[in-house]
This record gives sequence, C-alpha cells and structure tokens, in this order.
Amino acid sequence: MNSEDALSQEEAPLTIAQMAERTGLSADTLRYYEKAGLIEPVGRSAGNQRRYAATDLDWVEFLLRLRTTGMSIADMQRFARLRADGKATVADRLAVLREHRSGLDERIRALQQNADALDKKIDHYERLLSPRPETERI
Amino acid sequence: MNSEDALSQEEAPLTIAQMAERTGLSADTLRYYEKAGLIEPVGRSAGNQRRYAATDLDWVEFLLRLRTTGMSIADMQRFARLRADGKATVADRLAVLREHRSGLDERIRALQQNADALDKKIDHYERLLSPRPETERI
DNA sequence: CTAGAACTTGGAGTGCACTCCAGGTCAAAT
DNA sequence: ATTTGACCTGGAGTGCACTCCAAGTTCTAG
Repeated sequence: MNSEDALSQEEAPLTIAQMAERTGLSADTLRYYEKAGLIEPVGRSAGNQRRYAATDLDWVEFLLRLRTTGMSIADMQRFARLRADGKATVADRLAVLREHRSGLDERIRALQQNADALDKKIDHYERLLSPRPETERI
Repeated sequence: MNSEDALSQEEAPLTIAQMAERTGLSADTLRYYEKAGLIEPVGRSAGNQRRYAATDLDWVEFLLRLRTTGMSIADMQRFARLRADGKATVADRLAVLREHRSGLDERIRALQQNADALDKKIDHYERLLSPRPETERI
C-alpha cells in the first residue's frame, strides 16, 4: 500500500504534517493520541516541534489497525501502557491481541451473515422491479 | 437465530418491553428510533401504550441489520422515509441497498486484511515468548 | 531581516447514538 | 380504594472520538 515505506530505515524524522499525510490522521488527532498516551512522547526539534521517527510511524500504523478492527481508545491505551512497560508484558500483550483477534473473527462472521441477508433483501427488491418473470418466451 | 419467529404471523402485538427483549434494543432506544422517524408511528393500546405488530418487528430487525453493518442513523432515516413513500421508491431503495452492500464488502475485505496483519503481529509475540526455536534436538 | 506558513498549548465545542430522568397516566392485584 | 409496576412525554445528560480555536512561537524562503 505504501511504496515509500521501504525507504524508512534511517530516514529524516517527519513533521506532524508529514505524519498526518502518511497515516491519514489529522495533526489534531496525532496530538490527541499523544496526549491520551497512545503514542509515547515523541521527539522534538530545537524549537519544540514534533519530529516523528520511523518507529513512531510503525506504531501509529499498528494503532490504526487496532482502531479499524474496532478497538476503543481506552483499550488501545491499556495496550500502549503495556508496551511502555517493556518486555515483561509481552505475554499480556499477546493475550490482549489474541482476545481482540478472536472478537474480530466473530465480527467478520456476523458481518458476512448480515451481508447475506441484505443480498436476499436486494433480490427481493429486484424482483419487485422486474415487472414479470417473463418465463416461456418464444 | 430465532425459533419463535415462525409463530409471528397473526400473533398478539408486543408491548415495548417485549419488543425490547426480542430485538435487544432498550425501550428507550425503541422510542428514540420512533421519534427519529426510523420506525413509523406504531399502534397504541386504549391507554396510549405502544403495541408492536409482527411487521414492526421485521422492520426493526432489518434496521438492526443495517446498523450492525455500519449504516448511520441519518442514512437509515433516509431509507425509512423512502419506504414510507411507498412503491414508487423501490428503485431508490434498491440503489441505497446496493450501495451499502458494496461498501460492506469493502469493509469486510479491509477487516480481513487487518486481521491477517494482526496474525503476523501475534506470531511475532509468540516467537518472542518461546525462548529458542530449539531446532536440531536429538 | 522579514513575511508568512507551520507549529505549539490548553481548553472548548461537535456529532453521534443513545441513556437517563422527572413527573404523570393507566391497568391489574390486593 | 390503593398500591404496584409498566408505560407515557419532553428534555437533559453521557461517553466516545475527535475537531476547532485563540494566542503565541518557530521555521523557511526570499
């Protein structure tokens, strides 16, 4: 999805605007996430402006994965805190991820089921629209 | 999912509490939906209490399908209004449903993709936890 | 050196989808 | 006749996840 990611090894840090562009989050949301403890205090320029490292980008992309799969800010905060607490919490983090993962399966399953039901409804509407089946022509 | 549904042909209408139980919505939410125009004004008892017919239940279950597949209240309002406007809007309703359906496919796809990425992360954590690969034993 | 764009902060405001509440009505049971 | 409980209404309040704002500072291009 991102051809520039390959370059992000020891690249120059990103300004908040660049970070916003790459993640799709607004600068406001990036600050909000940091204030909320989702992102640990990020590097600063001499003049106190944020400079995001490649690892920050990776982490935000991971957060976005959690978010789009339905994790709340509160749960992401818990995860971020575990992460900040270092290697000792790896087992805990694994447990959280597994839990989230299985809930995700459940939700995908439900979505599929509802999609199937919607298809039936759509069929129904299509039949209402076609004036007659028109079998036995010719 | 519901073995009682088969009986709901010409059954006695439901009170709001019974409706809440069957749909999983709260009584407050049922009233809210009605006030918002999602449910058309429902039948009343002599004493002005709501009595939901089987068709109301079907409709609410359909709304719930739209909701769990991510449709906003505002969009459901539009759909409900089309429905209230009768047969002339069938084509419009079909269009809305098709649109929603394809967005749904998109979201399921994205969810799957993110689920796969989470699986990788989980693998990563699992490898961190198992002290050593332990190849070449015996 | 300076103009203007981009950044900083704390805090207020927004939109969504409910959820709760107060004060009142109605039906059934004691 | 009265208590109890389910229901009614309009409207206020909640939690979430941002989003916007004002006033001030810093960065960058000319």
